[in-house]
Amino acid sequence: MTNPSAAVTVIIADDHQLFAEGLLSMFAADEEIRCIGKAGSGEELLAKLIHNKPAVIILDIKMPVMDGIKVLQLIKKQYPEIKVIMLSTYADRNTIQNSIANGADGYLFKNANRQELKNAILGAIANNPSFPDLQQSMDSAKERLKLYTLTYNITRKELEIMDLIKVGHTNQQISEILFRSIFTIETHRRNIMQKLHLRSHAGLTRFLFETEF
Amino acid sequence: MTNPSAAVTVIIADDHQLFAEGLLSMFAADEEIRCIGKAGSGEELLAKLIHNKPAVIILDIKMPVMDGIKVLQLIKKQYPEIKVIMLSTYADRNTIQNSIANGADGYLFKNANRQELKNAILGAIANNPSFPDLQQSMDSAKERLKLYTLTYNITRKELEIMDLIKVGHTNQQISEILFRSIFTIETHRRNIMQKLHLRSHAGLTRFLFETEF
DNA sequence: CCTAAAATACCAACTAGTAGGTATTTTATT
DNA sequence: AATAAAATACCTACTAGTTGGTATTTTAGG
Repeated sequence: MTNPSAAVTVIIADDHQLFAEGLLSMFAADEEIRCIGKAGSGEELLAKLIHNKPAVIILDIKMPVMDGIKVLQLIKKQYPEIKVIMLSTYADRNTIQNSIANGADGYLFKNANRQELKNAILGAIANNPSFPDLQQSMDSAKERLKLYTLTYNITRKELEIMDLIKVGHTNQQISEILFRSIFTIETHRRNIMQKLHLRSHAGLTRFLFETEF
Repeated sequence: MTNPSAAVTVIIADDHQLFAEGLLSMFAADEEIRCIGKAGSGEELLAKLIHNKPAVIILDIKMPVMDGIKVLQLIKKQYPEIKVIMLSTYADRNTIQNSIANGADGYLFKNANRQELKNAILGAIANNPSFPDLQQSMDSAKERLKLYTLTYNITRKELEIMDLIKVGHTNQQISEILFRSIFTIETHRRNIMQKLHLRSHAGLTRFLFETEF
C-alpha cells in the first residue's frame, strides 16, 4: 500500500454471503479501497454502524424483511455523512428514482464489473454520484429486446407491457398509462403469454422475476 | 502453492459479473482451487467449454434465456466427466430435484459461505455430491417462519400457502393439494395479503420474489 | 408502392381472485 | 378445563384476467 490512511473504508450489506465475501476478496489487494465489514441484513448493518462507521456502504436493495430503500432512509437520517451505493439486479425506474430521492450516492447493477464498482465508490466519496443513465438504459432495453425477440419473438410494445406488468399494474392501469384501450392491452397480453408458453398471470409474473427480465 | 498441478480447475457461470468476479478473487490465493474462467450466460459457457474444460463448473440456475437446468442437461450430455455445482438464491424443492435428476454434483445457496462452496467443489471431484438436506431445509423453513412471524405475524399454514402461491398454483389447485376447501384457501390468502399490506395477486407474487421469500 | 408484421380495438363467455361478511372446529398454552 | 389463536368453511357480489373469435389501422422493409 502506498498510502494506507487514504484508503476508502467500505461495508457491504447483502444477504448472500457468497456475494458479500466475493466483494471482500475482490478488494483485499486494493490500495484505494479497504473493506472493513459485511452485513447480511439491514438490521445487522444498522447495528454495525453504531461502533464502526465506514466512508461508503454498498447496499443491496433486495433483502429480506427490511428492504434496501428503508435501510437507506434510516442511514441517511442518522449518518448523513456516510455515502451509500445501492446495488440491484435489475433496472426498475421506480427504484432508481426512489434511491435518488432518498439521497443515495450511486446505483449499480450486479452485472457491473469490478472497475465500475470501484469508480462508483470513488465517485461517491468525491460527491460524484453515478446513476444509470437514461441513454444507457435505452441501450440495455434494446439489448434485451433483441434477446427476447430472438428467443420468443417478443415485440417492442409487448416488452413495454411486460415491464408494466412486472411493476404490478393491472390491464386497466396499463391502458391508462399508455392511452390505449384495455382491449388492446388484453390482446398484447394474450400474445405475450402465447409466445412465452404461459397459462396464467401468476406464471407470467413468475417468469418475469425468474428470468431476471 | 504447494502443489499447483493438483489444483481443481473451475469455471463460474453467472450473469452477474460482480458475483462471478467476486468468486474469482475469492479463490485467487487458494492453492487447491484455480478459477480458469467465467461466463455470463449458458451460451457463453458452452462456447468456452469447447476449448477450455474445467474439472468443475459452478452454474447459476437463474440466468436469462437459457436456464441453468437446461445448461446442466447439455453439459452432462456432452461432457459427462465435468462436475457441475448448481447455485441458487432460494430453496425450491422442484429445482433441487430437477438438478439431482439431471446429474448435478451439488446444489448450493448463494448465502452459503466460502468454506461451504470450497467443500462443495472438493466434494464434487471426490464423487461426494452435496445437496440441501431435508432436515436442514426444515430448519431453514422454521427460521423463515420465525422471521415472518416476527415481522408480519404470518402463521405456519399461511407460509405453506405462500410457498404454493409462489410456485404458481391457483387457489383451486392449492385446495386440492392440501385437501382443503377452496374457501379455506381464500380465507388464508386474504389474511396473508392483509398482513403483508398487499392488494392484488400480482403484488403478492411480486413480494414473494422480491423479498427472496 | 406494396406487403407483411405489428399495433390497435371490440365482443361474449368464462375462470380466477378480491372483499366483506359470519361461524364452527382444532390446536396449543396456561 | 378454560381460553385464545389458528385453521377451517361457507355465502354473495364484485373485479380482474383468459379464451376464442374478428377486424381495422399503422409502420417498417424491400
